Amino acid sequence: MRAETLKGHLDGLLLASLEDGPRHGYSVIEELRAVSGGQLDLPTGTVYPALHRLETAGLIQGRWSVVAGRRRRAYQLTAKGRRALSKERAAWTRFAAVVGSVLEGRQPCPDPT
Amino acid sequence: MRAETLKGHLDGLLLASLEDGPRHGYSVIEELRAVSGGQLDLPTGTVYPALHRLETAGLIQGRWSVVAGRRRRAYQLTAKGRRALSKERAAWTRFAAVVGSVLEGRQPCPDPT
DNA sequence: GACCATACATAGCGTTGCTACGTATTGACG
DNA sequence: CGTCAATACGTAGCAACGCTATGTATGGTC
Repeated sequence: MRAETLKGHLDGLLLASLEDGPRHGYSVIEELRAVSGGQLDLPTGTVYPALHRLETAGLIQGRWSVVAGRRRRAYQLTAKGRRALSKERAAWTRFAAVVGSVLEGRQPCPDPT
Repeated sequence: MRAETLKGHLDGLLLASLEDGPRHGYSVIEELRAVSGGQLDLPTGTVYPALHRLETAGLIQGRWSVVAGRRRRAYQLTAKGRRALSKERAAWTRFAAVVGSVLEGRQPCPDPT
């Protein structure tokens, strides 16, 4: 997966990975790698600053803990974060349809709405 | 369409709009607006520099002409540009599948490969 | 003791697209 | 004839974003 491809869509991925419950940064990376079949292997230098950004923006909330002698910061979606995720999803659907229609000459997946 | 959403995918769109024959910048903008149903309305400050970039990279080649008293620069895909477009398409398919699977919990469009 | 996996963090950089502006011609409208 | 919209090109400067490289520290394994 080329680097810059992700631009503008990272936040959505991070929020989505937190949807089913709190996770810490390292775990988010592993989760995304797993669900993408290894195609998405985000560097820590991408994820940690992004999580800080999302927290500052009030979309997630972090809490320190210590597990097996290692400190962790587990993040949880806020109500605002959930709304943002839902917007990201909608934006992605539109975006994918538009780019798909240009690149592939068709609607990638007909939008049921 | 939010601004930054496009990052990293603009080149593919521009190359695709030149696939069916030469076009000048203004015409590329109109074409993309048309095929996207008005959702994609690229500012000239985005398109012209991008076309220059693509030309410098050898993916397209421009030629000046004058039509109805107005100067135009019509761009045409080079062989290298065609190869790049095909790579962009493949990259898009992979990318859309990955993001789709994370955001929507499924493969948006199963990849036939 | 060395090394890898786990877990966090930041500085600095390059790319990218946008905003805002500027130039020039043609044609329509009053 | 003056004004304005559409056509058509261009650039400077900016802000956002994600990556690379690097650093710290612990626990488990060999």
